[in-house]
Amino acid sequence: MGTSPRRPAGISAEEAYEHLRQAIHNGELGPNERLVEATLADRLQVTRGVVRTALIRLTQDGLVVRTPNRGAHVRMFTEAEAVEILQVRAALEALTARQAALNATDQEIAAIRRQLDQMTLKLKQDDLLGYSEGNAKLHAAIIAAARHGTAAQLIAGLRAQLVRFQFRTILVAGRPPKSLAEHTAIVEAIADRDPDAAEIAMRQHLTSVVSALDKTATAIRRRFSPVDSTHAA
Amino acid sequence: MGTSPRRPAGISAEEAYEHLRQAIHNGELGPNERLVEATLADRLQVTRGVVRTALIRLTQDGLVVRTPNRGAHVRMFTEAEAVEILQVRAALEALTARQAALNATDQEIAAIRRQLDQMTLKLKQDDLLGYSEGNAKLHAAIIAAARHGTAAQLIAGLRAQLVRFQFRTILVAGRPPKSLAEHTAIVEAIADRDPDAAEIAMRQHLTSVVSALDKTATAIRRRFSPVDSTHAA
DNA sequence: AGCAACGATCCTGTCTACAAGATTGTGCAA
DNA sequence: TTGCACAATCTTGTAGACAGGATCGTTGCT
Repeated sequence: MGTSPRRPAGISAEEAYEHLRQAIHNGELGPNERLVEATLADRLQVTRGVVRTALIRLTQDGLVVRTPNRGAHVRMFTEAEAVEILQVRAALEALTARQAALNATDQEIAAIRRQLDQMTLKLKQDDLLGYSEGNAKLHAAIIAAARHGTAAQLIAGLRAQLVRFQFRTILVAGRPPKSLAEHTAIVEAIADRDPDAAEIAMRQHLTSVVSALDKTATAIRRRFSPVDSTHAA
Repeated sequence: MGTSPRRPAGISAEEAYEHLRQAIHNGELGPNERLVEATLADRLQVTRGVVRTALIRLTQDGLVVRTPNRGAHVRMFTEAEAVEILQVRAALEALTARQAALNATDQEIAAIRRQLDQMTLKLKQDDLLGYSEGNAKLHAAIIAAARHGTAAQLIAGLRAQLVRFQFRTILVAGRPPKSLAEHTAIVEAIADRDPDAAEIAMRQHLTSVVSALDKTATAIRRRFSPVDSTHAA
């Protein structure tokens, strides 16, 4: 069934969607690049209808812009929009922190703590990339513990939109220790099952991230583009 | 062009999408109702492809669920999901209140104030429906003043999902005066250009709405369904 | 030489037909 | 009577073709 003669080299509709999504994420399809249905269909070895469907979904995801009778292109984010997205993420993650404090099981709290320990270790080893990865995992663990499907889904969507904007705020001078302290506060609040404190701590943390981001904004604007990391701090 | 012979009674793709959206909203298409492409195409006087496209969009909007090879049906929300959606809305509207305090022009603030006065008047006249409408307008005005496209878009999406769940919390005993006081606090904070106060006030307001909702939950559960209002308080 | 109208080309939007998958009902056997 | 297998039907998914709109280059006129 895997590579039956019926499908010479083609892929399914879902695969096509994922493929395009990935292509946008990793920059294979750059911002503002035109997305001609026939061309993509040819490249992915699917029919135009499949590509069309995928583009409609991606439009609804906010990754693609379609103008009637004039085709689709990869959405370009302004810096202002990137800030907006981060602000919304901050609001939503604050909610998940609160919910995590309310709903997390002991096992989940243990897992969160372990993740924080990992980050501490990485920082001690001056492994900033590792730290950044740990950071992403910690946030993911908190979101999972929150058991809040709606918030999780929206956050995932926002993350997806921002992938090409993922800056390593961790590289800002003096940021790592501060970041660790903020994360510690969040984890402690959740472990204490104190929703208010958890929410406030997460809020402070993400506000701090935004301002760190502002500091790097000019640097980014300068050599426009290319930070392709998948991790934010 | 209006009713050209080319389109005997058919409607465009966008219209079909809007039509289905409305049909779900006003209950014409009930929760869990099966959405057979051919049937809908026949009813709307469009081809199946158009319906198909609309269903894909509605799926991404969260109004419809599609299972591969097995068709689409109207999404059913559990009570828990409704609460989740309201929680997220609360977080996002708190953000817009903050942004409104920061970004609103004098004219926008005047408009917001005017809206609040309207609500006060309606309440004095015991016009609860009018009050509820005014409430919706006030929130809309605040969102507009916030100039935060990302948040506005997500809130709109969440509102759309919840339409069939829009309860008239305003009907809860003793709620109207409290609601008005909360709104007044929000408006004052925005007018004072105090973002923290605005955010807190909005947060408190929506928390209060959620708890009012909880009180009506049993009543709703009892005679399952039918509140078709478009306004929440 | 500059500008406007026209025409060719490219691309999207829509339609019809066909193939594959899922469900339901029926008949046969235990 | 109950359970299973098979067949008919219904529905989705895909393919290919066509028509309409947009863009761009060319030609003719001023």
